[in-house]
Amino acid sequence: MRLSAYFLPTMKENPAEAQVVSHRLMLRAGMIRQQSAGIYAWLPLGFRVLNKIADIVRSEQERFGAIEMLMPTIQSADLWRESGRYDAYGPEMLRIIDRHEREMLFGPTNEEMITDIFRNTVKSYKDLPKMLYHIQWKFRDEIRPRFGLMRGREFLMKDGYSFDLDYESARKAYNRMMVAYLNTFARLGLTAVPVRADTGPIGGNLSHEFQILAETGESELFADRDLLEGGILKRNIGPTDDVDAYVDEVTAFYAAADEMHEAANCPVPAEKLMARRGIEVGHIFYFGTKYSEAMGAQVIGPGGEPVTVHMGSYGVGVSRLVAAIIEASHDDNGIIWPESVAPFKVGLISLRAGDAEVDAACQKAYETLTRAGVDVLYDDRDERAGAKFADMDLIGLPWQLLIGPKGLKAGVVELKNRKTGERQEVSLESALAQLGA
RNA sequence: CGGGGCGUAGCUCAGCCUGGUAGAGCGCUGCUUUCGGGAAGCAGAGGCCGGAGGUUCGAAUCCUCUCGCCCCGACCA
Repeated sequence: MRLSAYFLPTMKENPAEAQVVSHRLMLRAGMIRQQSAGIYAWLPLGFRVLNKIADIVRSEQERFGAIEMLMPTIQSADLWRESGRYDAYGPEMLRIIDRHEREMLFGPTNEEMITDIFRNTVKSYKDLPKMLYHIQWKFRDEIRPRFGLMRGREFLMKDGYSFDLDYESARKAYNRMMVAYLNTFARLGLTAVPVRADTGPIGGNLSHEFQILAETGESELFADRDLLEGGILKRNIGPTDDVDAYVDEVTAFYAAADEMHEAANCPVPAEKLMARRGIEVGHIFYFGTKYSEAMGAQVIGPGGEPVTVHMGSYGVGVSRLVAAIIEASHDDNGIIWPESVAPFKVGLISLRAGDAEVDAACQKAYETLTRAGVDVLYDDRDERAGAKFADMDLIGLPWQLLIGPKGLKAGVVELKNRKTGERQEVSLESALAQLGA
């Protein structure tokens, strides 16, 4: 992409309304624009990152047997009356009356709808287990939206739902999702800690939150130091590995959200216990028959008897992850994207747009990289070098390829790593080879 | 919802206390000189001072109401 033809409205100064670093940087880097409290438009650069994260989430879901679908954002109140949550959910649910005076709502989650689809469709135990998910916009009318995308009202979420014949099978589904989540966060360059959590309005008695450690996190967590520092969370377990044994190993360590933590009963001695702040980026639940019972989701079992299915639900805050990654990875100059989610891999900077030799070298680099399938943002604007450096650091692409007249005279270009700041002066060919072209 | 703060140019803000026809820096447009870490000069464009009412000869400025945004708290897959 040529920057001169792109849509990247960067800002030099911090917008007054943005207090937290991820919010500031996303606005300044031209990724988002706020439309209302807690409601954001995604500009092209931000949208690319959002999609990259969604793709990684998707691929780990598929790898562990979840099947993608898409449910609507607007739901009928009647469904929610069946589960009893229409009244229980409270003002956080955005309620809508349509022209026929029907009560509708903008879905904050989809347990009821997926249960309705399941009960109308699946009749036999032979069709179990099933794990269905979608990536879709949710709306929760938070009392106080804040911190930009960290607590928005409209947000993109991956929510998945498992259906099993009994507890043992449901527990395996829960474990698979725990592993899929740990893999997902690792691929995003994050360390997420699974902590025992309260189940809240979802219900059930087994639940883990996945917390990214960050000073600016909204929640507090307590965990055994060995869990965080032992490397166990980054093992990249596959679907054919012994998932259950691994989950047992991970969950044997003490790790609890603050509402689940009781200092007096904590089994970990104080010197091994870490109290940290975290950003909740995922939450998984096993809630048994809470919804299937209320909504009559049954299949015929092997003995010909009706069996109420066991369910779980599994959420990842996809849009929140964009902010969480920035909170975890930035410096004074801007964002530092992990390569897996960077909107472009390479920022190609022409240090002297209009200079024939520089233009030709840049054009060659741009074409070679593009043809090799490397995402490159070519800053071909007629701007001064300093302005280009500042913008490129701000938007945080992993690699910067600088081509200017001085270097070309000496036969070199400069390749800079955004994260380490390391620069090498090499031939254009060598730089392109390093970038995968 | 309780407490606090803020709405003036695209962005950051001054002006408000003490009413008198709207300002700066950056950004934007054109030209010139420049050009390797946010250049300089000249010339421009751009604002119903969040909205409504009121007081006044006169309101960005004072008063009332209202809307929006941010922060703390309560809340929170």
